[in-house]
Amino acid sequence: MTSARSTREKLLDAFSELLVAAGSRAATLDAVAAAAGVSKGGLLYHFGSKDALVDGLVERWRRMADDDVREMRAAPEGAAAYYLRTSVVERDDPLARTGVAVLHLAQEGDARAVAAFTDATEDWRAAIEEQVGDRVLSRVVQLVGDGLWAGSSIGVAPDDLDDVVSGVTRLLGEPPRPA
Amino acid sequence: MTSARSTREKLLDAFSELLVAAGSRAATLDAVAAAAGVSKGGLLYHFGSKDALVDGLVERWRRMADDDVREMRAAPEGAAAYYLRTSVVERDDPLARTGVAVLHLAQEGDARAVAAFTDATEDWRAAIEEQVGDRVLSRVVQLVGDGLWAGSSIGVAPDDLDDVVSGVTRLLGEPPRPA
DNA sequence: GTCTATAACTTGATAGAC
DNA sequence: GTCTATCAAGTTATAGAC
Repeated sequence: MTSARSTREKLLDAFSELLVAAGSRAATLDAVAAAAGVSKGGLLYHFGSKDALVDGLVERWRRMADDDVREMRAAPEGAAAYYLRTSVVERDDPLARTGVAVLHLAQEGDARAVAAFTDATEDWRAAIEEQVGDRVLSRVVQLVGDGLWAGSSIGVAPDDLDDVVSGVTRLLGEPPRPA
Repeated sequence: MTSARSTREKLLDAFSELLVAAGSRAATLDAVAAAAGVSKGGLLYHFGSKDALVDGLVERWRRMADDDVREMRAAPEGAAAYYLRTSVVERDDPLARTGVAVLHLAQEGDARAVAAFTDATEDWRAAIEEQVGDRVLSRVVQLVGDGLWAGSSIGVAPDDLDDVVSGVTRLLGEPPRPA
């Protein structure tokens, strides 16, 4: 631990920030090292290759996502509202930021990133289903969140998040009766 | 027109396919030219720089999106269901594929791509609102579509699209009464 | 309109000093 | 643990032949 661990974390932070802000073409070893305040040699001591850096980020995101599922289940507002609210990426939200970074890797075809997404998506959905009691409804809620989150990934912040959350909550609260 | 126009289109097709399949790091001039079956020199005759290639793709997507808004308004199943169904990217769907390609550019911070998205998103939403009659509901429907589409961008095809579409349609059909 | 050759620069990675 | 060379490969772009 101590400073070794700290530098590793700083490097992963810099990597994810660069991925989110400017895409993977901009997230070079040079740029990551500079943003973390170390030299390229320093970076390569902690992560022996760019692939190892990707591994480190995906693994960190898996841990964060697991923690988030637990927080979601305990959220007073309910798992659905919690998911929707945390789908809008705030500047200083490490989970959502890291998630967008991993999304970039998944979109490039990185199999580890795609697998991490598939796993986390199912865990989140199951937590929502526990609240709303229906599989398809849990999917719809999650997809609304994913839509918000996709917008965040290009820097478009919704100006009507509260309306959307209460709109969805209202739809859930008064389920349609069978015909 | 004739072969000049055809080569331009082939180059834009190759560019968007590479962006979608492997990300912008893989969409090099070399790779685009090879995929289109011309040399790099041939590419650079039609598009004088990589920036011009991006311009060409974004402009083409704007035209495709405009056409799609018209089709959406005329769709027998309704604008909402049309939007949801076409949000799942099929292999041979040029609009959705080009959209994911432009998404990649927007995520990298390309201002033209972000602006094209902002404009198209508002046009699509307005068309949905014309059907469902409520602004927030139109947003919710659109966000579900965007969520589906974000999944497609990492190659995750939903196995329950019909359930989701009919689930959303049912929610719309029986709007909650004011308390 | 399309090609090859080449120039100028960037990127990922290694070696070895401190 | 961190740094400064250094290198081979890849990237964008230009020049000029056909």
